[in-house]
Amino acid sequence: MALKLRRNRAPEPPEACPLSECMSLLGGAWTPNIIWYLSAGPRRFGELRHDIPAISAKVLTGRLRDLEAKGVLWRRVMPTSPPSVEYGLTDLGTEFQPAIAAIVAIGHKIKQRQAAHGQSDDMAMPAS
Amino acid sequence: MALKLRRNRAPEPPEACPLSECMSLLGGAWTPNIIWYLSAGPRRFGELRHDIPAISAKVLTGRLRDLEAKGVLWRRVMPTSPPSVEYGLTDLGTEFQPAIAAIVAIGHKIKQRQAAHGQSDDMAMPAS
DNA sequence: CTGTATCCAATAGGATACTG
DNA sequence: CAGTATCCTATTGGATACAG
Repeated sequence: MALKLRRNRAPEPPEACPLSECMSLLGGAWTPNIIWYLSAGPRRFGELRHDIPAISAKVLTGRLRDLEAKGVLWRRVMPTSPPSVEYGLTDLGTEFQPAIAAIVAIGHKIKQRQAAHGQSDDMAMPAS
Repeated sequence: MALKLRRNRAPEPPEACPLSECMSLLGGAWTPNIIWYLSAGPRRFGELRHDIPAISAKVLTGRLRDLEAKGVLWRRVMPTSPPSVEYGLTDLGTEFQPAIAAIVAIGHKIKQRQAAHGQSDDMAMPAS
């Protein structure tokens, strides 16, 4: 009686939140996209720029360097006449694919809901 | 085909990148944590603040309002003498759990690798 | 207890120009 | 082609104070 149902306690806490740690890995807004486009195999810098037109060279370079430093992807310089560089997922990088696939799946569902419900009850107002 | 293997073309592109859309949903650094802590059931504002001490009231409120507007969670005001508010995942919100679980799993693996390989080449952090 | 408002610092990210 | 450097703006997030 002293303690009625204490609604519910914290779920198994993510022990010191590896969540936050991992999120810092794909913290960049474009990071998941980069990993996604590398999931089918190595790609060159220019190809990635073409894959993700909205990303700037600076940001792409930054994310690439960052992910390389964290062991998510590797960087290989091809000694060709016009220098070309290839990036690819490491073993660790491939680990992200399930998570990204899950995120993509959610994105699809959200789109479906928005298309189905229309935007009658939410997001219709440019909050001022 | 005269053109040798064109390394590989873009993988099935995330059609206009729902990835980015979804990432904008959990764009906030704390969003995954909030969803995580709500995954076991509804919780009150103060409980969430206690769950995630590093988050400020402003940010928590902001993420909460944002997720509510997007239909990820619901907000229920309890008409008690000291006003209390409960938040819980909606059906849509529960969809995020697999993705977050996958992210948490990666976080664990990264930690293991850091502990196993030591800090020989990167991230030289004395774990303990 | 549950927020909200204001101020402020840090950072991400875009545009452009330039180099190897 | 593959970056790098610089500048600039927008956004995020924290601290504090205050309100219902």
